[in-house]
Amino acid sequence: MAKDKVNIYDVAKKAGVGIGTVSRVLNNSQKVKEETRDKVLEVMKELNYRPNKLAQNLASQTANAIAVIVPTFIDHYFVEVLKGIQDALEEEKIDLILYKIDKDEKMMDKIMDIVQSKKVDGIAAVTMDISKQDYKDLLKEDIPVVLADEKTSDFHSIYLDDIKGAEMAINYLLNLGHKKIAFIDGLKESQHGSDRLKGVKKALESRNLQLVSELLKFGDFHTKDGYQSMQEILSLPEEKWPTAVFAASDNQAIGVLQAMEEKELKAPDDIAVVGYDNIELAKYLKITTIWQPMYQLGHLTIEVLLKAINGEIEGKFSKELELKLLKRETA
Amino acid sequence: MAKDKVNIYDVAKKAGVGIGTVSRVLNNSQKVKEETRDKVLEVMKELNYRPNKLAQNLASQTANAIAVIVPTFIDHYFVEVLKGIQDALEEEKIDLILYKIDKDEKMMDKIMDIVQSKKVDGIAAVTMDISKQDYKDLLKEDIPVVLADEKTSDFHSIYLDDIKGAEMAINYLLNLGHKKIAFIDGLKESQHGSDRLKGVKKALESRNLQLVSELLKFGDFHTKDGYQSMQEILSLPEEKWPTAVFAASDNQAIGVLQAMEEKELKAPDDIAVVGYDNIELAKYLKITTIWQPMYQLGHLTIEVLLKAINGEIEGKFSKELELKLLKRETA
DNA sequence: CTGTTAGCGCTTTCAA
DNA sequence: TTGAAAGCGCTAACAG
Repeated sequence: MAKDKVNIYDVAKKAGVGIGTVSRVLNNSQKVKEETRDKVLEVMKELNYRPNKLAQNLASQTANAIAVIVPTFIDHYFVEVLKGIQDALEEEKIDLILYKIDKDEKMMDKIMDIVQSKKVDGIAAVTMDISKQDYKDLLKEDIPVVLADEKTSDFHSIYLDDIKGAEMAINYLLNLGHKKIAFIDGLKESQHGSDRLKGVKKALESRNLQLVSELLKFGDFHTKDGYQSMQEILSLPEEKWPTAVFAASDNQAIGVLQAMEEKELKAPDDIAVVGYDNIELAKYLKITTIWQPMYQLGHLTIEVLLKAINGEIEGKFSKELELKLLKRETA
Repeated sequence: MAKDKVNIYDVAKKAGVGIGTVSRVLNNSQKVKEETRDKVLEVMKELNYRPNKLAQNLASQTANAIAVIVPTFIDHYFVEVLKGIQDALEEEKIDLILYKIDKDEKMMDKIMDIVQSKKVDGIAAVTMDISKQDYKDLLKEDIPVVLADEKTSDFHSIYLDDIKGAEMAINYLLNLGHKKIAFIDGLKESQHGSDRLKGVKKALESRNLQLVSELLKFGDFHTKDGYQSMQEILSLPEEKWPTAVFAASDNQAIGVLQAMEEKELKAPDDIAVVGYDNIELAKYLKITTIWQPMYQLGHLTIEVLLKAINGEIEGKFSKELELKLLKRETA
């Protein structure tokens, strides 16, 4: 009985106008006589009419939505970014479609699917390492793409400099007088891991110091990796122990601290510790760390994307966000 | 030059078939002679054709997407839920549109917008307290709706029982021999807050005990709220101090612990402390707490939603997820 | 098995 | 200002 699907024709008929007019009041486009508009609006209310966005989008060739693409996990790292994204989208009546895409061979294909599906007007890819893939197909499309946490000149890009971050940490320790510094890196293969290693070496070399191979470990950014690495280091003869440890993530730094605690070693007195990320726990444990502006990263990414969609950006936008060393109590 | 937008007609023409056939191979619907199908597939590859989903959706009257609606903040509480949602969506080729909607007067209207926009086939609302609103319009629509972390019989619903959770905590303390127990609740107005208070009273009364008004505090679930509340409690004459404190969130429990530390009070020896949520930090600080299965909540919500969309559910699905008391070192 | 045709519900010229 | 008509790109009968 209840004709569930009231459409623009129903409104037009009941209001005694053409669908073109209804469409016009819907979009506030062109002039519509106030009297007519009021009548239409009234009927829309009566019928409880709301436009079918799918149809609007198809007809207008815009999706009123953006895609945010993230790799495998929505972890705590990503929460701040997402908050920034959300806030930047606030007020805009633009939908956020969240895609989780693994970084494998099929990655670019899946992204192309999204692009050509026409369901979104723009794409924000967070730490997807797109610049390491074959992205020429994506370049051919004229859809705006912003890469967050990834530096490249082929797309708009907002990024952090891991090399600098690592240098900051090491220089800080160096200035404190430390000379034997251990570095517990993340995954060797990850961009973050390799860049942070570069930064460490660079900082050390600028003082004519070398990174001792026994004091360089790799892990997966997790607590247990830091714990294991530190255990290995502490199993070295004591004279080889470092006076400071820089961990590529706070989680690893926590593992380091645990390994130290088991040997009744205290930071910073016995061995100083610096982490990376500034996670909640780091604040609580008063770990000196490198803070990354994740919220800003998300926010700016969307700001740029929206501007790009509106054609308000010339060329490729590129911006490095500043890191900060948070001096606390472990170093 | 490059005719960017290759559509189904281009494919049909080049393959020498009708668009109906192309559509059939696209959807694997009906039989298509293998030879024809191969030809079409080949042409699609050549032309790098990918279907316009907007058009597909409009024509097929399905969106291939679901909406996940959450209130103001994507906070750490929500991360686990989102992970569960994501994992449940894995394999399905269904898009996830994330809507953040404030719980104000406009809430239901915004939700109706989403429903009638036809952009999604179903809705998962997480802790939105929809059952406290005027939701009859939503009920009229025949779109599947699943409420997560909210109990109701008008929609599918997956929920947690805060009353039970609070009872568990209090009973645990009672069994440990505590009789003077303080309760630091969350917001008085929140469903969680009021239910947990009910649970506390219920558990106490079952042993003929009363909740002393001086030992009942309200806060906003944050660390500083717990801290302040505990300070107030500790400013009472010492004979009025509780021997145990139950905080409605781990964050508040941490605040409690801080306030105690300042007075050189230890948990559990001086005063026992139980939290709620099982956040990361609680694990690290070894806080005894009530664990809520947030990941499962997200996962099951989507499972149910997908089934409902496929018409595989009779009546209203309703399930309570079990809480667990995690016994650690503060109580 | 497959081509043709009629929508899906809107936006957008084009005239009037 | 406004109505009519032509799409947007695809799905889904309906014949054949």
